[in-house]
Amino acid sequence: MSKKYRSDAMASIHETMEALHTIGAIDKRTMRRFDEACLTPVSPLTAREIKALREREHVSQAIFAHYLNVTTSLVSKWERGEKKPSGPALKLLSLVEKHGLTAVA
Amino acid sequence: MSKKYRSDAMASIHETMEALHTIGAIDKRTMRRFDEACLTPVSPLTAREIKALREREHVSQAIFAHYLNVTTSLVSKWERGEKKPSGPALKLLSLVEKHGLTAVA
DNA sequence: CGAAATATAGCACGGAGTGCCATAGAATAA
DNA sequence: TTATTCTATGGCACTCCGTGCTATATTTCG
Repeated sequence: MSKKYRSDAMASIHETMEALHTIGAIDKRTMRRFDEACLTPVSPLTAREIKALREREHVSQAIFAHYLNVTTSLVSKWERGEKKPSGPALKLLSLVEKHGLTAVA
Repeated sequence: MSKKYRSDAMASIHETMEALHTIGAIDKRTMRRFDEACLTPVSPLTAREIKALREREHVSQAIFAHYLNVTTSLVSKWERGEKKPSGPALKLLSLVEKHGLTAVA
């Protein structure tokens, strides 16, 4: 019950805000600031954190890579610090970290 | 009710599969193939599809970019075909396309 | 009207991500 | 046991994604 409250609330609030805006009840500026405030913060992840994250989900590098639509070798490089995820990749990892692997299924 | 059936089912099935595997009831191979079959397919998006997708969500390029953790200019380039999203970025866009913007919030 | 948001544009640049192949250890099957 | 598959690491070359900055034109709003 309370497990899905977060995303459900988000969705309904978002719809409400949108309706308020189309009606003209609220500002476009307010709308924008609301949107920016609602995002899950994206914090940079260390190599070890990525590996721990994957092992928390009990999947191999290959499957993990599949979920994120990247190659297996890249996941290996992430976990060894040879490459650092950035931009979209970091966002995906943050999603997995906060909502689990099924959030990106 | 039926609106969230998809993700809920996914989550519970995934947990069930995991439990079955740890107990030893099912194969590791079977587990892997199941995982691969469960992913939302990632299809390449054209420039116009990306723009239509963003407008469907009623957000500006800036906010859209914020959601995906990329820069505003990149979104502009996507929509004009100057650059093509690939790998993690494409996965994120597919998520938005299929589950809405709140899925990546 | 003026001010802020929005979208387009161009350019240089670092490095993320890809692809392929090879290796080696661990797990599973026959 | 042997054989086969999965697993993770490693290297190397290469493409071009994504960033950062700036400038401009248009639109939208107070």
